[in-house]
Amino acid sequence: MASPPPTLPQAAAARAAAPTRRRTGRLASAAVIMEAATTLFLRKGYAGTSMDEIAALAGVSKQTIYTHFADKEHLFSDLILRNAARVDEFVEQVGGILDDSHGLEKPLLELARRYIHLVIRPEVLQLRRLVIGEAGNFPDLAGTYYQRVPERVLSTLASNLERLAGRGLLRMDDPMLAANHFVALILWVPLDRAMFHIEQESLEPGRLEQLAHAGVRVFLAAYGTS
Amino acid sequence: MASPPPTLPQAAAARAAAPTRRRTGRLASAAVIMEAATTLFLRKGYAGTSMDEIAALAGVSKQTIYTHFADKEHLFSDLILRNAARVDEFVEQVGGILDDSHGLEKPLLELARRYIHLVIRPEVLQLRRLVIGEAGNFPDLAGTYYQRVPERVLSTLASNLERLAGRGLLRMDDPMLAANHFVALILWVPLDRAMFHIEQESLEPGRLEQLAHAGVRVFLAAYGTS
DNA sequence: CTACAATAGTACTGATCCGTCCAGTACCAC
DNA sequence: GTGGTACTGGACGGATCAGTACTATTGTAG
Repeated sequence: MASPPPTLPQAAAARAAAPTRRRTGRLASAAVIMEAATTLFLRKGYAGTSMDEIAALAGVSKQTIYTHFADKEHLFSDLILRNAARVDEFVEQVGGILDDSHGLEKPLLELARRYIHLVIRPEVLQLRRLVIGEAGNFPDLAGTYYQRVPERVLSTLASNLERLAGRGLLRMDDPMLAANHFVALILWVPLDRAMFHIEQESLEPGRLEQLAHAGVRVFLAAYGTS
Repeated sequence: MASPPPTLPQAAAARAAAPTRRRTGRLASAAVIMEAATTLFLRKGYAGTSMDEIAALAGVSKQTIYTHFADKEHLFSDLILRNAARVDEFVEQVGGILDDSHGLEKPLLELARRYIHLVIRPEVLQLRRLVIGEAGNFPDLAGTYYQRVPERVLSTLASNLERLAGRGLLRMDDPMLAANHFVALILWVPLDRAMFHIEQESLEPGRLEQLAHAGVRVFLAAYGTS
């Protein structure tokens, strides 16, 4: 009786280290629920996921879910915005990548690489599909998501491009438009395909590297000064 | 008793001209059902639309739906592919638009205009959201949709760009990549925003015209020869 | 005219699911 | 201890929904 038998549902292993079945802190179960809900919502969609499934995967009573989240909609919204916040790390790196004095093409290429590899991660793609698909039922959530993720990257990129233009390395009239063009050239091919194909097939690193190079080349042909 | 009272459900007006309540041909009701189902699926999503609602909007008994379509999934698939076929008209125009001898920039700009205005139509956007959102539940359907709509436009565009390159008007190594870059530059801004914002706000024609111009300018800077 | 196929209308089955309720249990602070 | 809090486990109400059954009706082909 010292420890429960190892027949726990999968995600419950996160709390298996606890001496007993009880979570240590008040917020621990909320995190476990979030994790299980994220897994299921991303895999099966909003309507395709039941609260009972979430409770089972989290190894938690359904009542516990409702002590942490008002209802299914709030759980979903919190979950989306929480996962959207992961873009912060990337946004904070943009300035540094474009700031070092290794010329212009190399930093842009490095930025392109990182952005591509960030966006084509399966969880990110599924999150994007989910928000787009539920945009009709959660319009405010979709709008907030767009504002916090893609638009935030675009704004950061625009200000950095404008800074480079101030140094004479680039020339542009509309930095936000230039940022959109850069992102479009980099992400269109992998992202547009991935939105419709769950199992991404042709995403070998060589192809992605080629796409990054080609996108930067086109961008510099239009916005470069050399 | 000569005609039914004007309290018919909305879409039933399509058959109100018939002398009696019965459809004239066998396939007439299938078309009415399709129309109603399209309206509802696009507005409320797959899970959010019930067969009873479709029957009510179509002014048809639910049993009639099941005489024309095996089940909800088949109705949905047929509906998506049927609406996807509307891209045919545009694909057939591409060659003509890029073929007349009015230079290079003007035809490309005209193509950009038409493509933008085709894609930002609310029904097209909603169809795209719907297919993306249901890609997890209907992977084959999503794959077929991508193949028949965006990829078909890209292939057509690629072959035309290659033809222009053969005349020395453009230069490119990879026509398909060039086509992707063109589409990316043209569609990214309006499409990426629209995927997350149901009510499109800032889509005044002036802005779209500006986007078309800017996209063509960047494309020609990279792929033009003059 | 008759047989047939399509349809209307309605009720029904079986299943799912959200959210709630409740009794009992384990931990923690004091 | 004692009270408070979080949690379990199960049951359940209320609602929705896909798909079927069945009868009655109507147009149409032969």
